[in-house]
Amino acid sequence: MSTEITITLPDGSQKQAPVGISGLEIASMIGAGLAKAAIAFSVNGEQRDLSDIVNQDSDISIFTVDSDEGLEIMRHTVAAQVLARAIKNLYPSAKLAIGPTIDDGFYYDFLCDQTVSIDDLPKIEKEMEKIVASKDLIKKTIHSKNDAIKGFADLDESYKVKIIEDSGQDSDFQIYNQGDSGFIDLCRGPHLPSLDKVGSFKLTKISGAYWKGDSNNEMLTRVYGTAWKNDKDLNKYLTLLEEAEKRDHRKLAKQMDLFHMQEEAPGMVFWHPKGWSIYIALQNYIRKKQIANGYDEINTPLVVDRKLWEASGHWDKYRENMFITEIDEEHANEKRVNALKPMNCPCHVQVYNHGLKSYRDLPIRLAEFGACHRYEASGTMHGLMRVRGFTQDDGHIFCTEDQIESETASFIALLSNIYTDLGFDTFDIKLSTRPEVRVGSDEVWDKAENALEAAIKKLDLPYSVEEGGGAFYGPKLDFVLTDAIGREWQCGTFQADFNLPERLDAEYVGEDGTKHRPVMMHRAILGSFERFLGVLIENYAGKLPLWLAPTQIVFMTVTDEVSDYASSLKAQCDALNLRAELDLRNEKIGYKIREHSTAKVPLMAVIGKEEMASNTVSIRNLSENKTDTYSVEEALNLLVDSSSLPS
RNA sequence: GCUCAUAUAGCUCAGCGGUAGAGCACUUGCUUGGUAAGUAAGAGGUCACCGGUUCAAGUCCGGUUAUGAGCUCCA
Repeated sequence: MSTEITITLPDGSQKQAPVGISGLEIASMIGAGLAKAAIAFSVNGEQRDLSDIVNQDSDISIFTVDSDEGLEIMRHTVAAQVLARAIKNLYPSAKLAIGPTIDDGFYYDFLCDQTVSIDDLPKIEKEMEKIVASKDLIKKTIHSKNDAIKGFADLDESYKVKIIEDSGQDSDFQIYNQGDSGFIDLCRGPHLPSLDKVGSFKLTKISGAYWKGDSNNEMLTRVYGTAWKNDKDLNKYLTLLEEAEKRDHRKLAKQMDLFHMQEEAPGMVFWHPKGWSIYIALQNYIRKKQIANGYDEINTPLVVDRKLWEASGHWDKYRENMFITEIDEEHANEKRVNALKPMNCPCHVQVYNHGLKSYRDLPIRLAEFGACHRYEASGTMHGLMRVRGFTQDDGHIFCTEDQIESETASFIALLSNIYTDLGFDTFDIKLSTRPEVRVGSDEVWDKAENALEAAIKKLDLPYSVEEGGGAFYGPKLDFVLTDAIGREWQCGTFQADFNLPERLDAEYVGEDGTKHRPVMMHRAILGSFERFLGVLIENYAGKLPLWLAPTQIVFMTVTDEVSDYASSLKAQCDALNLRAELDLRNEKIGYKIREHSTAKVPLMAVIGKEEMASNTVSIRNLSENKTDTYSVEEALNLLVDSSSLPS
């Protein structure tokens, strides 16, 4: 038997090492600096503690906190070792459940007989810092199932016992301890070799969560935190959170007087004049784009008899999300049951079905700003981002299987153009392919999936594939854009549907003179106007580009001697369809500037005696905080040019 | 939907058993002031809704509704 093994490093280089070498020893072989920075390693892709040994030829990577894997391991240690130990120190009767990492941080769930509130977080944090300062070494021991169960049963850690019992594993249970603190915890690992490798962390929130995420189980206390390799990264993250809070569209909407919601219509928007003006500007823009790209705009009923929903399959599959109305018709024997449409597609098929269609008519592209209502669970609603009443920039393309690819390509081109105009330079594409349960033949699925993929490839765009992520009725593309502070929003979608044309009996007459089924493509670019406006407001932090801004320019007077001059300027703007406001109030100019800046008016014209005397306008730009003086004619031309819809 | 928290003036919030408060906004004076808050006075509230405890309830208790955070990431 050989006493040497070959280890292969990520760069492909190979080293000989004795059998039984530990991760730490491998790191030392590579370099002393790496040995110092190393926090864990992986053997053939499986993460291990540095103290673990290697007995066979293997692919090895050493992790430091600079890698994504390393950072995640560190977060896991902060959760499962530091936070858990702090909780046991402060609440000895607490029973530990689980403590995984999440995006940007971690949490720990535990059962506690006393209420832990957000006010207790600083106390827990302090205890965690004390624990980290001990610089205890983290060690692990391996146990058999019976030993592990007995150990945790003795400590009354019933969740750990359950985890072991449910693990389907008989041996090799890892129990970690820290120095001589007496703290032990069951953990899949790996962990940092010692607490002095812990970076910067902060507890962020607290909430309830069910054991195993099942609402039939008892509610545990969950403490959330975030951890980074140093204070700089931590602060960067905390600043991002603050920035997101400042941009919260619900807050900005109040400042800018855009809309409100109230108890009588939860999840529905009362648009105020300023907010509706943004909505209309966006809608006019989309309308213009769609018409220029071969769509015919239609409009279909909001309230439709249940018969259509039964035929479309929504009554069966989607009823609990539908607003249903009962009408007592005076002379009718039966009550008539209607539903508010949750989607526009069945209605669009009705329009398609009206009159005989020939293959020569295809593709038919029907678009509707379709107002939909869905009964979303109360806990999921969130400002404009998740509502019960919303309007989709919906569209359905009826085409042949052979036309899917070209329709996909032209849709993506349109979407890309619109996202660019709206200030989003990049977007990701996700292709979702056939799920287990589906309608349609494999042949049709092959064709559609290939067509979608070929279109993306032809446009040379990056995309990812979600195997099995498609709807039962067809494969789809989802479009995810990234906003100004790096958050992702899924907005656009393009979905093939082999089901609805069948159910609602859509047909066209082919070249051969017989009837065929068209394929139906569901598509949206914004998704919903409500949500997209929320995204836009947050992306621009309320400072919308001129063509979308509810008030484009405000004329503010320095003294009431120039009121008439300012009024005439405003009137000239009105005549040019610009959205101008007049502020003649008896207030100082600084006050007016402050107020309109808060309301995010992009252009503020200061009108005083100087301007009146020279027939000029001094315009202060909100985003650049600078002032330029123009002749009236120049100013008006400039305004008209820069405030028109992107073409 | 579930858990926890919150609900007081247009807005942001204080008050937590004994006749409802502040700042900003609003109205009216004074001030005509040149690039992010001039000044004084005034007006403004069934303290979300329903019920209970109490001599007495924004205040304590129960329920309802709405809002907020979380509810996928498994030792």
